[in-house]
Amino acid sequence: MNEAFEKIEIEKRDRIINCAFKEFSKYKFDKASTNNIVKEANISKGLLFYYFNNKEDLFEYLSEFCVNTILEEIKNNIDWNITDIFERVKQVVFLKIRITERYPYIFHFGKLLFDSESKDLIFKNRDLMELSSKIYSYNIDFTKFKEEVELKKAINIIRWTLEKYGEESSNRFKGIDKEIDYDALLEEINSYIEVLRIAFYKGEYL
Amino acid sequence: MNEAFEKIEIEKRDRIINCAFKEFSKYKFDKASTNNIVKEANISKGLLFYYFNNKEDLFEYLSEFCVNTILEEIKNNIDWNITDIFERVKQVVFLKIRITERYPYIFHFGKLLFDSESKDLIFKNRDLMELSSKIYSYNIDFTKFKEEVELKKAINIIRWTLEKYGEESSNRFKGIDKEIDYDALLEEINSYIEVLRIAFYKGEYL
DNA sequence: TTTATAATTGACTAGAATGGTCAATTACAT
DNA sequence: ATGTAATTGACCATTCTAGTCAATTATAAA
Repeated sequence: MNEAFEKIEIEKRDRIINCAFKEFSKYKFDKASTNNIVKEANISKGLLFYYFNNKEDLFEYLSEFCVNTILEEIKNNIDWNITDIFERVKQVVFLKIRITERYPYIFHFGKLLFDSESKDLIFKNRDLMELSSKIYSYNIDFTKFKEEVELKKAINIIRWTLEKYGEESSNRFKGIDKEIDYDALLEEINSYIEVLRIAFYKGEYL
Repeated sequence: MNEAFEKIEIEKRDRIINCAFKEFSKYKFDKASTNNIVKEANISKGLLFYYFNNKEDLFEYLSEFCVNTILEEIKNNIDWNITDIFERVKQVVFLKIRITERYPYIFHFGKLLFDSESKDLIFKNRDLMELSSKIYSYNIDFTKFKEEVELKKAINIIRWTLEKYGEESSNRFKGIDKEIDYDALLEEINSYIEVLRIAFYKGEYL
């Protein structure tokens, strides 16, 4: 089915994937238009259905591609020896940005998968959910946290802050085709992380 | 145009508004279906277009209704004398929940307006943006904050935490028709606020 | 009861968009 | 020169679209 798709030039492949990611995350499965995808990706209608049997297969492919790409990029590049949660989180942010540079809509699509009510999609996300919880727990030194704060809640706040920062930046750059200055973004994220460090760590760890 | 709509029974009016809010926030303007709206709202196709000239007018009406409803509920019920930011925020959360009980999709629709690229919609939101910034600044006693934390960032983190908590709960209840226990929700939000208070306030204000 | 007005219906358009097909063409190796 | 794989886009049946309108029902007034 997608043997043909797997061996085309990487640039073209990514272009198609990105257009499909965009269309699906904008309009969900039903209202997403294959016509739109091929137009945006600059390929013919026939070619898309030469690569994928039908719309559903395309979506299926994207789902796996999305999950696997994120999973592998993070699993292969994260340093699990680091025990400081903020350093851990910085790494993840860095890796996410790297993924986003190549696949700008991958996390939007991931959110779509995640928010979906369909049972089998949720199942697909189990690996991703496991990774997500591992990021915020595996080998982390929680003794650095103030004892008065509820750990779980503090961690949620950390996670939410990063997610919301990501969403708001992504919105800020929507429509504007000026190249995004990821270094500046990363720097600002770091300063947010510093605020969170002061907020949640005991004095001796600042 | 909407004189007819304004004077129908309130229950029916709210039903139509809510179905339209839902459809538009799910599929955006173009892909939202008036057929779907009338089916969900249990009214005839003709009636919807008797109330509103066309789809665009309906959307227009909803935009204003959305902004005005939120604006008024908050403006009329907030106590601007309270100077503690967390007490301020608690009030807002309470009011938002009250609005949500009546119009479950109003904030989803609001987000749609907010994220829109269309210039005139952004303009409509100016009042809402002004209110939003007033909530987190007017008459607030910022001296309670630790001096080491950057105020603006701390405030964003507070805002984001509440927004994300709202979104995640809203997702959690999606599909489930069991009645939502808003009191339990409010209590949990309070506990998050306590975490934030510890995080950002000087010791003497805890 | 009659009459006038307003509210409501749903079958009905004309046109657009949909996912998907396929014979024909091009590109590319051998 | 030949065979295979990649690519096109016109085409199709079907579904869906926003919007209309003559007919019906409900409401209120006289």
